Amino acid sequence: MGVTKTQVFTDKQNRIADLAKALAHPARVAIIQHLLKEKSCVCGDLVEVLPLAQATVSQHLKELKNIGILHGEINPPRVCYCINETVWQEAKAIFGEILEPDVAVACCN
Amino acid sequence: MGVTKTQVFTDKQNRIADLAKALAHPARVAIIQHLLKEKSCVCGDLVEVLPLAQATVSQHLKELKNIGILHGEINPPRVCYCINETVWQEAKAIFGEILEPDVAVACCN
DNA sequence: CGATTCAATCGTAAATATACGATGAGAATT
DNA sequence: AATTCTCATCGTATATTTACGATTGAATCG
Repeated sequence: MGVTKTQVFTDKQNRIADLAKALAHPARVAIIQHLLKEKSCVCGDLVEVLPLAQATVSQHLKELKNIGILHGEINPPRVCYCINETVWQEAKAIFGEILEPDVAVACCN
Repeated sequence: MGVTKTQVFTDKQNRIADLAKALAHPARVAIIQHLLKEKSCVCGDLVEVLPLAQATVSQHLKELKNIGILHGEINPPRVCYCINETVWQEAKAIFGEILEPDVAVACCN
């Protein structure tokens, strides 16, 4: 995208944005859903499950790793991906916190 | 970004991705937080609160409107923005659903 | 009516994202 | 040692994002 002036926002706002980015693409949503379902950490399977090229899947996995939601263990000749429980809890907490407030108050009155 | 082959994913996966995009930029996070705090629907204030140009803020507001999270009411000479309660509940439900499962199972064993 | 105010939109530059084919690295198998 | 398998990375084309200044549109105020 453009530049995103991260410096001018709080660490928390930036972290929320990063965690949201993990879910901000349907392919990454699909990856996460798959990993949640198959508790065992599949990986090459993802390429078969997703209608995307292997390079593209690998790229999405890399992003999710960078955000911290996933980590991969080399288990030759395969690589095992799984959800990072710590970061998963963080996401749960952070999204819960921001989504919690009710907006029942009518506005523009 | 690139193209995003939305056709090959489910409607739900695409909707999750769209709702996540609302939170996938710190400026939009800040906008939403501000609207949650000031239950009254401020608007021009956002430009003062955010360290961004008016055109940029307007652009983020447009995106949030497109996703459905916000709607604006013209109230000359100002425009009142507020969170769309229906979509807010949808976001709550959809994120709650995907984040709910525990990942306590160790992986790559 | 003219000036002012608020917000949307236009036009644009630069950075980033998405996707894919091709290639490379590492390990096991033949 | 050569082949095969799995996955990461490179290179690249294209689209989208982000950001801003400038302009426009609508409406109030003097």
